[in-house]
Amino acid sequence: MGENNLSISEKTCSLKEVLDIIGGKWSMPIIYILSKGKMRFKELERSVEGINTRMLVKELKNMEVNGIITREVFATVPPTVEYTLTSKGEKLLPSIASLHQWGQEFASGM
Amino acid sequence: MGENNLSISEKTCSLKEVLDIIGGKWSMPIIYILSKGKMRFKELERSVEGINTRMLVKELKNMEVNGIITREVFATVPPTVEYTLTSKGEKLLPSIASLHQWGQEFASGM
DNA sequence: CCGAATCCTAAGAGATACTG
DNA sequence: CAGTATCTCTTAGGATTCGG
Repeated sequence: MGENNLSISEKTCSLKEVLDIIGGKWSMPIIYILSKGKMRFKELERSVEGINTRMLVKELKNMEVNGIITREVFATVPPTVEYTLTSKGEKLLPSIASLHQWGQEFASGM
Repeated sequence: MGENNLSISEKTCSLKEVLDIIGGKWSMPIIYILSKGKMRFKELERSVEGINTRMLVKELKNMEVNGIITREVFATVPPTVEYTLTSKGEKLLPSIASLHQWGQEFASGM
């Protein structure tokens, strides 16, 4: 308890519930970066600026549970784990890109 | 100190910075509701399900500082204060609606 | 390399009473 | 009505260590 990630699997999913899933500090940045394609854990850790191991693990797990990403393990030495956006996850990209875009306009005075 | 809201006014605005502004628990829900038009404080408090006075005040202040909403005071008795989305705020609506939409698909099995 | 396990605290969030 | 002012309390998030 205390550190559990919640998965919402049924019923309607309001905006608030969507935000419960991907409204955290790191979900959207991660999704955004994963839009460029499959990535390994360490790559992600380097790409998502400012994140630390714990947070990355947590968010990835959360997103996997919620069907936003896929986790593939390869029995190599050293181990390889790749994360990919599911089609459900990809469907979030327009929203996120749009938010990012808004940030750009925002910056340029407006 | 400790309860200050930050305003990002210049330079580029990354996704992460956008989320610093509207990534909180209540911002997007409030914006979403304000999309229906001008609203008074009490109306908002009733409309944004689950929010309380303190949070609403905080978020509204934040959004005003960041140019997302406008606050208009009328010297009536009892006092009237109306909140409206600015055009900058309105530009967030597609993203938010899109997230909401995603939640709907998400709910229906996908 | 991947990630689990700890430990810790700053901030977010909630409830409620009160004032102009 | 539209907020302040307090007082708690939870938890998201951060730093770091350790193990397969």
